[in-house]
Amino acid sequence: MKNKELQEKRMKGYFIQATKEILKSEGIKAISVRNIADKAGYSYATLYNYFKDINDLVFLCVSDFQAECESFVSEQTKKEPKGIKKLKASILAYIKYFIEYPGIFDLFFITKGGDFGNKQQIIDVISNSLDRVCNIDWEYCLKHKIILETDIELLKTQLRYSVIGLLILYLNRLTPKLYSEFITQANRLIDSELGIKYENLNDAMKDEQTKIQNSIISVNIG
Amino acid sequence: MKNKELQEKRMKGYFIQATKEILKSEGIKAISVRNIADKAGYSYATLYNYFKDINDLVFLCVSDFQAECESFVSEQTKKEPKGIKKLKASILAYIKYFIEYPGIFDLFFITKGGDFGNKQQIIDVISNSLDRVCNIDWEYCLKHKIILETDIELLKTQLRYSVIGLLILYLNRLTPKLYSEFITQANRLIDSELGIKYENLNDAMKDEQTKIQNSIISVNIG
DNA sequence: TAAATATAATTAACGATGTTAATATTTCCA
DNA sequence: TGGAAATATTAACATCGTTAATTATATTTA
Repeated sequence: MKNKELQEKRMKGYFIQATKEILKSEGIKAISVRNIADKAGYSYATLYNYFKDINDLVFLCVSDFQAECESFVSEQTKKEPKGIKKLKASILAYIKYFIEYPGIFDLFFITKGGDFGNKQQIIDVISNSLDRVCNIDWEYCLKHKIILETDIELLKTQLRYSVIGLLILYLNRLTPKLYSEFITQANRLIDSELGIKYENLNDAMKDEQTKIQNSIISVNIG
Repeated sequence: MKNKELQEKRMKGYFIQATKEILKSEGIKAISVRNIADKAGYSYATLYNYFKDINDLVFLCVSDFQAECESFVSEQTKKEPKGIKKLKASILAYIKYFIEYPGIFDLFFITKGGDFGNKQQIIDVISNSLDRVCNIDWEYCLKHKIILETDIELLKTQLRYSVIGLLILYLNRLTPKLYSEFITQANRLIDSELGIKYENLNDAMKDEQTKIQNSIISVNIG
């Protein structure tokens, strides 16, 4: 019985790995049972011995990608000084991750919830994706009273919405047309959102704010 | 020659009308050449005598829907007193339009730009969709110095991104789960964005702001 | 070890899809 | 009225997701 489980897990792994590769390189439009099975080295019908349907398979990848995204952001921002500056860098790195893998962005935010049976677990992962990526930063800012408890939920929500909107418009090739302009927009957006409650901030954050706004306000994430 | 043009225009009209009906009722996933042609009362191949392909047809609908959206918002907000309050009501009505016709939201923001050959005209319509809907309000606020010239572009941009992000997360059934909660979020979002530069506002807007914030901050758009 | 059984993998098939090529029909003018 | 031009339709092809039938493999039993 143990062998069987192991083998089944391995088989599933092959298909999941193949699906992830396709999602990353060619995007969700290139996903097909035959395509996945090809890459996994099996016939397309074999897939159905291990997965209910293609969506079941596709969305098993979500958690994996979220973890990968968190690692990516962590790696990209490890040199940043903790606080608002690192928070901003994390958000920019988060954006960069999806620019690098637009197929994963599609999977997270474009593909309809109904397509994967509205699984609550996956919905939660996606909904809180940015929050989790920035979790350390939020907690640090809270602990050191850089951001007030009363403001933090609104901040998180605003940033979540804005970042997704920004990415949607850029990735779907609507606007802006240039990458450089997009980065400028991203910076402006984050600065503005994080500055929302400027007049309510305590001294610690005012210091940070001043420093940020005096520097050239464009952090290169390229 | 004149007859021919007229007839061609009529034929195109039949297909466009059919496409619009399907987009509104069943959404873009229900779009197919056979489906459209059925509704138009012709064979599916006839469609190709008048349109290059199915995307060409689908995206001819964009401008029509934008105009319709503008009318909808105008109608919904005609009783509101001009200024910030009407601006907010317009944004909420804009949101309501897409809640009512999620298929049109898909068409505007989800469907990839590449799918309709990156036509700049259509890209512009979509990119500036919210701005145009609120155009009268922005101009009024500017004229009466309720919003400063220096802030207006940032405000527009922020709102554009936030509103799209909000709608994406809700329409794809991720979060929030309840419509009432969604409306609360929408209100909070708009209030927060429009209050961004509170400390920079002149008296006219401070008055408006105070009034808004003293009232229950939830405008029912249902 | 050989036969019987259970399991896993594959091919065949169905109803869709978008699009093109080959036909059939209608329209219009000499 | 005949024939040319325009227009509409059916046939066909290569895709797609999914299921059923079939074959190959592995496991168990005699």
